[in-house]
Amino acid sequence: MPSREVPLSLLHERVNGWYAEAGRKHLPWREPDASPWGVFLSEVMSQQTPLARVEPIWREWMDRWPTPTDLAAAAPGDAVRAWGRLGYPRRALRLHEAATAMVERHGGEVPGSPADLLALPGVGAYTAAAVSCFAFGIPEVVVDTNVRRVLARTLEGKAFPNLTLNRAEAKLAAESMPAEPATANTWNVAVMELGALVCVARGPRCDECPVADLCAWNVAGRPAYDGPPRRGQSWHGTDRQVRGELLRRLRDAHTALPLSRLEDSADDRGQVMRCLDSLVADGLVEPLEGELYRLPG
DNA sequence: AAGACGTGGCC
DNA sequence: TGGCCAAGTCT
Repeated sequence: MPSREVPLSLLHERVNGWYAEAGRKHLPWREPDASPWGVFLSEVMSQQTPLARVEPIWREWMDRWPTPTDLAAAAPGDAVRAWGRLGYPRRALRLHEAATAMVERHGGEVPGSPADLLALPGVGAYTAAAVSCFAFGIPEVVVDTNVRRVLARTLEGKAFPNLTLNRAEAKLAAESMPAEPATANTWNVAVMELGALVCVARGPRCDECPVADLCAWNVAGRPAYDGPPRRGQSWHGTDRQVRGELLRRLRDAHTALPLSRLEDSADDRGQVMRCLDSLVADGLVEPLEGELYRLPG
């Protein structure tokens, strides 16, 4: 059990101390006056998305829909259009659905309990824990890709974590948490930040790392990853690419588009129709009479 | 539980 | 240049 070799209290102290000094302080959802809704929005927008791209869209959404009630009152298509090029646009739809659920079930407020959060569309284990912790000060175990990588390196001496988060890894993350709630809350954001700025996937800056001397991976000479091949994400020619192109056209059009303006979104017309159908099935596109298509009204 | 799901920057 | 990766979720 490598974790036993690393003094956790020292790890906590170093990482939290580093965060206080080097953590990004300008992020708007980290301001003391940030609302739970602002935190919630930031967490969903940040799923699989670099923060630099999130911030401008987050500001637009907060100006336009400052509360769940405001978003719930909008058309879903407005949310999809305002999502712009953030990627994974189903998140915009789910945000709209989540806002509606908050109005119906939680008096228009973001719920604070992990169970209530988990029941919302688009909210999984990570987001539920993150919102509980960052917006409500509940010291849940927050495990994202950054946390997984930092723990794999510091505690397990591995370059990267497993392909999927298993029970042993979840247990390790839970056991690595500080016992004191306030320290645990800082730890959650601090480890993520360390993974995002220093302990990055490629080209980690171990010379800047506050726990380089404690890190099992660094101490072992940073051995190369030797696990099963990590699956890549294909893109060129995939349905994802075609769906993205279709949605881009519909976003930019600001009006319903005839099929003739969509069917050349890819060389293979069959693929275009398949993708259009899937977008309709997902609720991201609404078909109208006469082969017209638009974002959902 | 493996694979789908957007988009763009980086080395 | 192109594969890798990014504060995951859903099926």
